[in-house]
Amino acid sequence: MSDIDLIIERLELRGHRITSSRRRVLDAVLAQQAHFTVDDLLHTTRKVGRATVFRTMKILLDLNIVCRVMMDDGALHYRLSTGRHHHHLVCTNCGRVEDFSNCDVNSLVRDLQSATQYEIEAHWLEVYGRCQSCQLLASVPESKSAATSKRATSARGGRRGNN
Amino acid sequence: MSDIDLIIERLELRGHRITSSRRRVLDAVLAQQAHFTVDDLLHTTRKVGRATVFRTMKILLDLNIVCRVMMDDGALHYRLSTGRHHHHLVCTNCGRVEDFSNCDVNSLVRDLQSATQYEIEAHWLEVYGRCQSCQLLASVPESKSAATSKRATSARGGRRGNN
DNA sequence: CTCTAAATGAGACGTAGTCTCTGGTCAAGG
DNA sequence: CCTTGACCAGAGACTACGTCTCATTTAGAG
Ligand SMILES: [Mn+2]
Ligand SMILES: [Mn+2]
Ligand SMILES: [Zn+2]
Ligand SMILES: [Zn+2]
Repeated sequence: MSDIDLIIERLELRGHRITSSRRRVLDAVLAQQAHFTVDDLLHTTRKVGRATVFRTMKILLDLNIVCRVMMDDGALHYRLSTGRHHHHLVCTNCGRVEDFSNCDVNSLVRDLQSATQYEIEAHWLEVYGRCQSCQLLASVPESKSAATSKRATSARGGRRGNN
Repeated sequence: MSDIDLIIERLELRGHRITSSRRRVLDAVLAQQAHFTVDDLLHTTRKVGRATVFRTMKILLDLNIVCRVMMDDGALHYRLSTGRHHHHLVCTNCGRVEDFSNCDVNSLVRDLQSATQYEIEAHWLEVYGRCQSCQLLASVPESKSAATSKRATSARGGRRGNN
């Protein structure tokens, strides 16, 4: 049973209908090898409405089939998910993304919980740095290579790392 | 020397001019007791252009005078910052925000660094939960109280806690 | 096959933020 | 005093990302 069939099964279980549009979006998602935006999907899936792609992505997000990565310029990209809880290590130069699961906030959560009396439900952690190949290319600004380095466009937000 | 004078001094040091618009934005920012949006500022500072408010906020962000909080609905709000590295604990019910600094990712960073060979530069961590008063009000959906619980508007994004 | 609830897609709308352009303020220098 | 030039303000167009509305289509249960 292929990936797509498994996902379709899960969609059906949730009572979602398997429409041709959804199938096309799903195909496009599974064809992505790195992270992507809804716009990327729209370019590859002709004939699917924008709203439908957004709606489908929301479902896939609920099912943990995709996750979202906050790029260092503030843009939110989608990415196929392992389904398990994890976080992202994002290269601020080329946009390459590494997952990691050895998330050790549990002790932090315990401390916070007793210090603030909050009932902690979730957390969001993204780490930023330079991947090995981008370090080697030192200051040479690798114009447009590696991973999914589309979007030279200036972009909004920006500035990761909080204070 | 008041807060505002200290900030103005820092702006001047960076070569920014102290204009009446900037002063008005600054006043509005300092008058906020919780987190706020640019739109909130626009409502309180009459006669300052939208672009100018955004431009001023960007400067304040660079100077670590304000920071941004990712609300659990995905909205980015501004908040007066301590200036030091810290993170946010956000109540998913009323929007109250607590800062915390006992951020113990350093060991995680070390592990990641050696495991992935990334040169880690920054991280972003937000924690979500229910504050004490919202726990007491159990399932009673406190319609519109506490902290800065404006914005009943549906909102984008949503879904904190990653996977 | 029939029927209906669910889904689609076009496009309007909302919000956050940037950009462009024109005009203003102000300080330095002649 | 006048010019110059850097910085800045504000209006409004524009972009990105996402939601909503509504008329139409379709999946899939019976
Ligand atoms: Mn974690
Ligand atoms: Mn930290
Ligand atoms: Zn890289
Ligand atoms: Zn609360």
